[in-house]
Amino acid sequence: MPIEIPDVVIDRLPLYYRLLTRLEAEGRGVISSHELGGELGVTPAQIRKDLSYFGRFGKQGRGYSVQRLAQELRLILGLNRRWRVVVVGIGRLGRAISSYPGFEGQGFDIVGRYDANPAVAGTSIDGQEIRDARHLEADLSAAPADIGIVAVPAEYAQDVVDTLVRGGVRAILNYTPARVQVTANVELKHINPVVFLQSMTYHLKLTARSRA
Amino acid sequence: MPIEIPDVVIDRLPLYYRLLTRLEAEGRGVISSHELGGELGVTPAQIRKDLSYFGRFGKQGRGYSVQRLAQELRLILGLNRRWRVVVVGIGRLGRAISSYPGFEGQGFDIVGRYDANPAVAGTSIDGQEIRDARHLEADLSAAPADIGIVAVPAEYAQDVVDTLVRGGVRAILNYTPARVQVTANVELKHINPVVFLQSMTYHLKLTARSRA
DNA sequence: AAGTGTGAACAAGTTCACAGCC
DNA sequence: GGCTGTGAACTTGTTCACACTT
Repeated sequence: MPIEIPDVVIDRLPLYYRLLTRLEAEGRGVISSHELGGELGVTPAQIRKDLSYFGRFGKQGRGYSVQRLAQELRLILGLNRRWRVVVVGIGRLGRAISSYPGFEGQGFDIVGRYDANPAVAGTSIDGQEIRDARHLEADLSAAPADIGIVAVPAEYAQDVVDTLVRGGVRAILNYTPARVQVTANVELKHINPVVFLQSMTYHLKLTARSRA
Repeated sequence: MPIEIPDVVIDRLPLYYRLLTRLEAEGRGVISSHELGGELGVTPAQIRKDLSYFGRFGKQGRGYSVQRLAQELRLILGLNRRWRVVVVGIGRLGRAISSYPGFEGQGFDIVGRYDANPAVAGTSIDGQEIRDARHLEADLSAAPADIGIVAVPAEYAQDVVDTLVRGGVRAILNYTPARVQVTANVELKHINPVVFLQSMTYHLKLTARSRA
C-alpha cells in the first residue's frame, strides 16, 4: 500500500490547478512555490509538501514548469477524461446548475436532467430534455453516469441519492440541506449556503462594526 | 483573552444546530452526545469537546436538553437576531439564491438585489426590485448590510467584493470561481462546485467501478 | 544564487479514558 | 448506571530548515 494521502491535500489540488491553468493560458513558463503560495494564500512549504506526495515535479533553483505541473495535476485529479454527470431536481437551483457554463470546459458533461414534477418533466432546457425522475434508474442502467448532482426538495434527497447509488453513480454533490447517507465507496459532498452563513455570523457577532 | 476556538469547531456548530432544531420541532426532550453523533457521523467525544468550548450544557447521566442546546447554539452562532444580506449578480444562479426559501426562516433577510446588466436592473423578482449595481455602494451607506452574496461573472468578482467591503459588509459568500482578496476583518467563503467535483474525481479515478 | 524535496520539529485537532455528577 | 466534561495521549497536518540540484 502506498502512503495515505490526506483528504485535505486532495481538496487543495483543484485550487492549485485552477491557478496553473490560468497561468498556462497567459503563457507563463515557470513558477516557484513561493509565488504560487502568494497568489493562493498558502505557504510555499505547504505547496511543495502537497506536491511531493505525488512526485517530483519541480527543478531546484528554478521552480515548476507551469505546463508540466498543470498536466500532472490533470492526471492526478483524473481530469484527463470526461465525466458523465446527471442533475436531479430542475427547480430554480437545478436549472442554474444545469446551465452553468463552467462544467463543460472542465470535462464535466451533463448527460441527464431529471425532475419528478410532471409540469417540468418533458420540457426542455438549453435544448436538452428534462426526463421524468421515474426513468432515472433505468436510464442509468442503460447509460451509466459517474456523478450525480442533487437539487431536489430536502425531503426527497435520501431517496434520490439511493436511486443514484443503485444506478452506479459513485460521487454525489448534494445541494440539499438534508444530510444524506451513502455507502463508504461513494463520494459525497454537501453544499449548503445556510451552513456557511451561520458559521460566518459567529464571527460577525464577535467583531465590532467597523463603520461609523 | 479567552482560549482560541478552532474554526473547524465553529464550522461544525451549524450542523449540530440544524439537527437540534429538527429534534426540537419533533418535541424531543433530551439527547445524548452518542445519539447526536450517530445521526451526524461525528464521534460523541467530538461533540462534547466542541460544546465544552462554550459552556457546560449537558447533565451527567442524562444528556443535553434539546431545547436548551438549540437555544445556546443560537446565541453562540449569533442567530438570535436577523442579518441583512445583499445579493449581487442576478443571473440564473443569483436568481435561484435570491428566491431560495431557506434563508428567511434562518434569520437571513435579503434586503437588496443588484445587477449591472441594464436589461435586468429595474426589473423585479418575487416582487422585489433589482437595483442597478451602480447604486450598491450608496445604498449600503444609507442602509448597511451585514453579508454579501456574490454571483456575478468571475472577472467582476473582486470589484464587487471591494465595493461591498467599502460599503461596510463584513461577510461575503463568493459563488464565483475567482479567488478574491479581502482585509482580515472580513469573513469570506467560497462556493465553487467545480472544485468539489474535481476533488471527487480524484477518488473516482482510484476506485474500481462497482458495476458489472 | 535560487528553489526544490523532505525528514524532523512543531502545532492543531481528535479520541481516549476516567473522575465526577445526576 | 449512565453520560458529561476534560486533561492527557495520540493522531493528523503544517511549517521549518537544510542538504541537494540546477
